[in-house]
Amino acid sequence: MTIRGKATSLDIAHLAGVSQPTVSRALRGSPMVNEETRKRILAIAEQLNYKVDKNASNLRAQQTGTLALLLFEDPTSDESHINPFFLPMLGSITRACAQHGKDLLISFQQLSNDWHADYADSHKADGLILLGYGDYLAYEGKLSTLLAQGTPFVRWGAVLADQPGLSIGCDNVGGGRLAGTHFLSLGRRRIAFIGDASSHYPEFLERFDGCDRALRDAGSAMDRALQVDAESSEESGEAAARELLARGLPFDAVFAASDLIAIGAMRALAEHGLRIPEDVAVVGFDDIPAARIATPALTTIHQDTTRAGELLVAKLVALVEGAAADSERLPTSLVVRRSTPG
Amino acid sequence: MTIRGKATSLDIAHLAGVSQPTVSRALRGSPMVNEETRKRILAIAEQLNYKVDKNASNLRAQQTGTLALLLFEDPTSDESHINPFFLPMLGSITRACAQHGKDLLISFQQLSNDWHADYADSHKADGLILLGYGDYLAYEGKLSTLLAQGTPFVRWGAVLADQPGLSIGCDNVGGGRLAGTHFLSLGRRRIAFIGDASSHYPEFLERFDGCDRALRDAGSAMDRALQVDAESSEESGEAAARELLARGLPFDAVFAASDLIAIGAMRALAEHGLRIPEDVAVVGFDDIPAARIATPALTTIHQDTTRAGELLVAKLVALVEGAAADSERLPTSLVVRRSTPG
DNA sequence: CTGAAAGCGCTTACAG
DNA sequence: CTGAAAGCGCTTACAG
Repeated sequence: MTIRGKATSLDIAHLAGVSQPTVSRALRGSPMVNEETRKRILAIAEQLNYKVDKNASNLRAQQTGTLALLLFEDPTSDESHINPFFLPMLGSITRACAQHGKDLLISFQQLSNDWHADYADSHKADGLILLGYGDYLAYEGKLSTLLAQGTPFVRWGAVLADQPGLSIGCDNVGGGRLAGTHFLSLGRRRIAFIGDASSHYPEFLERFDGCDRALRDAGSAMDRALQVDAESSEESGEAAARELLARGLPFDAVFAASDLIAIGAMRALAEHGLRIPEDVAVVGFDDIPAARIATPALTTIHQDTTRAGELLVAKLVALVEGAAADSERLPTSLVVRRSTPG
Repeated sequence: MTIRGKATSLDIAHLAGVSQPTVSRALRGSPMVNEETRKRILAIAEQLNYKVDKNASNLRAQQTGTLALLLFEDPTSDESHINPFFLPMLGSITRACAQHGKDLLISFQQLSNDWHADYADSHKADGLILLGYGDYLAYEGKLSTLLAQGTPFVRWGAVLADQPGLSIGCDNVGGGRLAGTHFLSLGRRRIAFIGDASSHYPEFLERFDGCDRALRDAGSAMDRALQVDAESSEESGEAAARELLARGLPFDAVFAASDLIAIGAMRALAEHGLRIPEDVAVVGFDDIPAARIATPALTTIHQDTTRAGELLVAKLVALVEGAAADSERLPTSLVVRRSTPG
């Protein structure tokens, strides 16, 4: 019972008067150990505060029991600009990992780095969870590489056809539709879209398309002249809104591709003397905590981050175990606040 | 050059025509390997996309190369309520770990759980980083246990005398002083404090004391009748502000123990018909992103979370390597926004 | 500068 | 139901 120089399964074996493999079996819950023996072994293990050496068991079993979470940062800044949208998802993921008995390695990466090689290859993790915004086209190639080398992974993002690997994402088209329908119900039809609505940012594109479909169902359509590129940050949203205003085209609503963009855009609109929601109704996407705090409080499309985290982990665990798993879209919902009238 | 069944150091040894230990030495940068030989080995390793098996090397070297981050959640809710203050710190910590060549395991814990046993004992991590708010007195005993069992750890929080282990925290007293001095410069002397200013929450208590000292230097003092307990959440801040208002005592300023508390409190004050900052000046603490977004934008005490993360990792690495390391207080700064006049 | 040998603490066929 | 044996892929004295 040495305090330092931790106890090993051999120590327990000696104390219990059995062989070391029997201790291993008992601890792992193998059915081929006598119940009496098991109890004796468990008692001794508890008393010695024994914990299985992960390095040894993983080495022997040729697996890690660990998942790796790669969170992509905005490479344009040296400060940490993790999208706050991912914070509750991070919480959900860690909780789900604990429930599955997996450890979670976390790493913040630049999209440009050689991250796809590091983890699985060094036997640190059995599989990868990929989170973060970024140019999808720059990203797709790496996903294919992961797939080719047989590394299990799941990612959060747009669920597209013919996509390498498995994706969990929200129903962006449906969310865009909710926004469009809401605008229509308010009598707004000149809807500006702030966000990069191209195949570089498929989530944003889907949100744009969803809104467009809602308008088309009502005999209208989105006007590309009212679309301005922006990435998901307040600064980018603010700058894009200024550009929109500079175009001098009339609009009575703004659909922002994310809440951060919306918050920045509202600042620019207010500075320009426009009243929200009287002159311009604004809807965001994500429902981050700041959406409630913004002035006016932001109407937005809510995503179920808790469910997202659970699914990401569950699907990855399935993949690691060699089971089948499919991509999945999560439903969204409209949260009405003060940035739209009514 | 098999794609599956990853390359081992023995594979490289065969290809390079040397023994396996020589490969190991070359890869680890040992000075006792011929330069030519090393280059040859490195080239082959690169070509095979070889990565050292962490489980094997850690098992053999009896260390993990991994640090564990335990983030304590608010146990009162089932939702994930990680304080947003910790998000940039998380970014900084992961980056610092990468620089030190350490992996980072992350886990969200309840303060009540048996977390102090799990990590180090199972050889998953060489040391622990402890983050999160919570009742310090409920926590101190576990720190002593960690210390007694020789587990290296660092925590973020108040730096107190006679404290078990090593703490990194901001200069809360100095931060409180900045707030107090700012209020005085605005002619405000009836300063309410929202936050649990007791030894259960030493950080909050230090902030209260700092503000009090600034007032005392000016011949005034904080009034305990204007102090209301609150934990770090908007809801708690809002409820506490209502209680303060219900007391019916006059006050012309609120010092909130955290930004979340301040944001909740401002909501309650505004609903009560008080104008911020004309009737009540409000100062928060932390400088979370939401402080800028709040209406009015929140004057607050900024903490250097980037430096905090770097220090936490650097000190823990020192501890793990058996070096000496001391607790440290980081300076704070006042960020003036619209919630205080001028 | 290099190699042969041992061993880190487990898990898992293989026998009984 | 249990044990003796092998081996996961490294690192590190020990010799030379």
